[in-house]
Amino acid sequence: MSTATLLPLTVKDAAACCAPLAREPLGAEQAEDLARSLKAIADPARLRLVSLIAASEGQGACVCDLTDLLDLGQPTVSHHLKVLMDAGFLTRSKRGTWAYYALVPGSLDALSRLLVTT
Amino acid sequence: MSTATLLPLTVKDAAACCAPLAREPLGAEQAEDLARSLKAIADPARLRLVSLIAASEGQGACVCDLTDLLDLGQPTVSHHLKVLMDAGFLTRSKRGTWAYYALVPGSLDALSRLLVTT
DNA sequence: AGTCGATATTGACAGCCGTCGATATACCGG
DNA sequence: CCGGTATATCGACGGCTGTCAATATCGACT
Repeated sequence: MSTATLLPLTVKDAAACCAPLAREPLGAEQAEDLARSLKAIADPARLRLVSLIAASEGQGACVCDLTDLLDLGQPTVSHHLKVLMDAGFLTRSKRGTWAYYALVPGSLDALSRLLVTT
Repeated sequence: MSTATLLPLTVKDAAACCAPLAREPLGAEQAEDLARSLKAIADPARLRLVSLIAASEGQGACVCDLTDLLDLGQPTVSHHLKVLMDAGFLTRSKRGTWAYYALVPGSLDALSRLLVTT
């Protein structure tokens, strides 16, 4: 049953575990893994962050930009970015004082494939 | 900006509102709508319910079956089913004493399309 | 060294959410 | 009409979560 790891549990793990949601009933553990991934993006602020970062591909987006685009304090934005990283949707690369976040390629698509019914 | 309704706010509404997440940054309201839909399925019990119901297409699934498949009390299952209905993923049809739930066709796919980056 | 600017971490707090037990509602068979 | 069965609703409780203010960390520049 998938990786059974204690630590990372990224989107890829959850996506690798099972067939498209509607294909066959998923077990308890698979459901928890998938739910964890979905919970990570099921938040307005985090959806906007992912969206903004995806749209600014090439350079990645630095936290300073994101902070004033959303209407949230800097610690809160930092927190959301961490959640998205831990879930395997984003990567961070520090360049000087700034931190640039980028989408993990295929992470969203992996999730998307699990939901499709066709 | 989509429908701007107060009441139903189904998956279709959220899906109709905007381009695929990664296409262009989404606004605050769109993010809230989409997050509401995602939150509805971002739960282990509800994922299993959707999965079970999807797999039992043809007749739909009655609550009694679902209740002992999941390891949850009947009121809890009923609650989750209501959440999924309000979000527009399921429909209920009472036949006699029993209630049969079925997937709203295309509801999962609508969500899936919003996540895809290709 | 010392300051400043950018980001991360911590601690606290309010509000939401999943779960349950108890109860209500509705339907069927005698 | 009455008991039984299936489902929904209600109220309560514990735990999780999003947010912020305060603080820590780290890098750059002088």
